[in-house]
Amino acid sequence: MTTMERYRHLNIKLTPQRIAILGYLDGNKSHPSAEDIYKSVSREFPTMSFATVYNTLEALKNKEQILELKIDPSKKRYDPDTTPHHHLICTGCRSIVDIYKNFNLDLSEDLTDGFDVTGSHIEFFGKCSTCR
Amino acid sequence: MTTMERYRHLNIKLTPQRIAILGYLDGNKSHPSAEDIYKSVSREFPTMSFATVYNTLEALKNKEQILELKIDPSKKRYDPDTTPHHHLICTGCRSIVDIYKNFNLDLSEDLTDGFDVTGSHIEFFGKCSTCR
DNA sequence: CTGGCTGCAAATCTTTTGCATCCTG
DNA sequence: CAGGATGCAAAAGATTTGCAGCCAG
Repeated sequence: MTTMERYRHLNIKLTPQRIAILGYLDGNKSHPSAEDIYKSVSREFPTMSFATVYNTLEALKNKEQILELKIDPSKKRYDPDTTPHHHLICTGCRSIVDIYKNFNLDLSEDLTDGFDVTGSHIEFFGKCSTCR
Repeated sequence: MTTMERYRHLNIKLTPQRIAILGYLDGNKSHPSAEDIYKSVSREFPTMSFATVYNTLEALKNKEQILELKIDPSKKRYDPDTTPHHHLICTGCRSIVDIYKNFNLDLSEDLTDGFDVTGSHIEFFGKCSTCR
C-alpha cells in the first residue's frame, strides 16, 4: 500500500495543501517543526497558512500517523515514523538521530503508584560529531 | 549540609524572593511549572514578577540545582530532584511520578551516528489511578 | 450539497527582554 | 558600593481561534 493509498483510508479530506504536507513528511527523518513544514510547503503554496499546517498536523496526530516530539524545549517537532524507536539529541545543535533498539523497561508494580503504564520513550543526550 | 547552606555555596545572590522560591522547591515532588511557582510565591511576595521566577530558575538550572522537564508539551516544568531518575506521566491529567530505577541503556557505536552520548532519560506514559 | 478545510488576522499563552531602581555580598 | 537582582511592561515566539468563503467526498 503506497503512502497516499494509506491516507485515503483515514477518512481525512485530502486537499492539495494536505497532500503537499504529506509529501514533505513522507520518509522525512529531520523531525521538523511546524515552521520547518510551513516554510518548505509555502514554496509550492504561497498562500499556505500556519493554521492549515497545525490543523493538518493535529489531524495526522489523531489518526496516529505522526508523533509529536517534546524533545526541543522551545517548539514541538514532528516525526512521521510511528514505529517504536527512541531519540538521540545533540545538546549543541538540537539535531536528532533515531535509535532503533528494544530495551527491557519493565516496571515492577511497587514503582508505578497505581498507574497503568502504556508506553515509554527514551531521550538520549549527547554531542554530534559536528558539535563535538 | 542544609539546603540553605548548600545554596550559599553556589555564588548566587540569595534575595528574599529567591529564598522563597527555593523554599517552595525544596522537596517539592509536583514538578511545578513557572506559573505554579509564581502563583504560590506571590502569596508571600505580592510584587513577585515572572521575570524573577524565570531568572531564578535559569540561575538554578545553570548551577544544576534543578532540571527543566520537557514532559508537558505546553509548558516547561521543573524538578528540584537532580538525582538520576525517570518519569511516569499520566496522559490524562499530566501528573508525574518519579521512577527511581537503573536501566541498562548502553548503545552500540553503530547506532549512535558518531554522537558522544552523555545521558538519557525515560518518559513512561500511562494513566494514573484517578484518570483510569 | 455540506461539513470539513483554508487563509487571514487577531488572540492567547509561555517565555524573554529592556530598563530604571534596589540591595546582597 | 558595584554588579547582579527585582519589578514592570513591552516584545517575542509558538500555537490556537474566529470566521467567511471554498471544495473534496
